[in-house]
Amino acid sequence: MPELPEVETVVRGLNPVLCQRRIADVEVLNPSSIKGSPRSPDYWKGRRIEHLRRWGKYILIEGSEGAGMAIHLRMTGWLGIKSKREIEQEKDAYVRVRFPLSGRRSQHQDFLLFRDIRKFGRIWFGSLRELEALPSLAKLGPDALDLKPSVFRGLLSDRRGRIKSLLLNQSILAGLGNIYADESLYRARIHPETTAHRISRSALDQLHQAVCDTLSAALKAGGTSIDDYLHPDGTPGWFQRELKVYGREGQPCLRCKHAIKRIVVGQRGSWFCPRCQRKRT
DNA sequence: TGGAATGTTCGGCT
DNA sequence: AAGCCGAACATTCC
Repeated sequence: MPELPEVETVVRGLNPVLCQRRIADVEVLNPSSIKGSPRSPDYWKGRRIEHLRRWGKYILIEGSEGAGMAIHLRMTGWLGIKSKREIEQEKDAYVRVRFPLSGRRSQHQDFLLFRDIRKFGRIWFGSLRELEALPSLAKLGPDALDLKPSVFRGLLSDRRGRIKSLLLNQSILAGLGNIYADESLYRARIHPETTAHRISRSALDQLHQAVCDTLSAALKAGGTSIDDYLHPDGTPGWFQRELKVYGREGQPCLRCKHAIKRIVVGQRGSWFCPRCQRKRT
């Protein structure tokens, strides 16, 4: 499930290969994948890609003359490049949008592909200005990757919600998903149901450090490949080997050997160590 | 065999 | 306003 480290890995992987390439056409195979787009896909026909960057869990493709394309992979989205020959050899029913590329990189026709099994992913076309005004993008909180401790504390210290739910709220903090929220709370020894404003200043600082450490370790490993996520070149990330609690229900805590527990917090499966992560009284 | 679980965001509700 | 919950989807698992 692409969260910040996975999306960042995708952007870093695609930037060198897509820069200065031209999008010859946009073929929408599943119309719901572009629902809510400010402009028609044709807006991008013939435009050149200047740069890719990440905004929370969104991928932003910047093109010539202020053109933009925002992509959210949601759960099963994948972005990558394939040659015409590869596409013809392995028919793939899950490709939702195809971008035939033109421009000097290779002699053979190739395609940027948006693949998405569960059809939750979305692409929005429009000027950068129009994309920035989309509610979901405009509401995004500060990026979880580079945040000063004082800013992090300010986002959470007066909130009455449960810390796990707040960490997942993209308008508070952009980038964390279910895996890294659980892993960060484990590192900081904080129970996922703890009410945020009851967490001490020093514990919030520890949580901030845990978020930074978890994200940078995951980024270094190329993200977590569970179920569907793969890099643009088809290779998996490796962080699933380093997960301490996520998906480990019943297995011993790596710190204290107590069995990892699974509960539901805000409708999300949440894994934690009941011994290391005591609920504060 | 079919119902639950999986995760992200949005819209509607309180 | 802040926070909670169901819906959108396809596939896997028990």
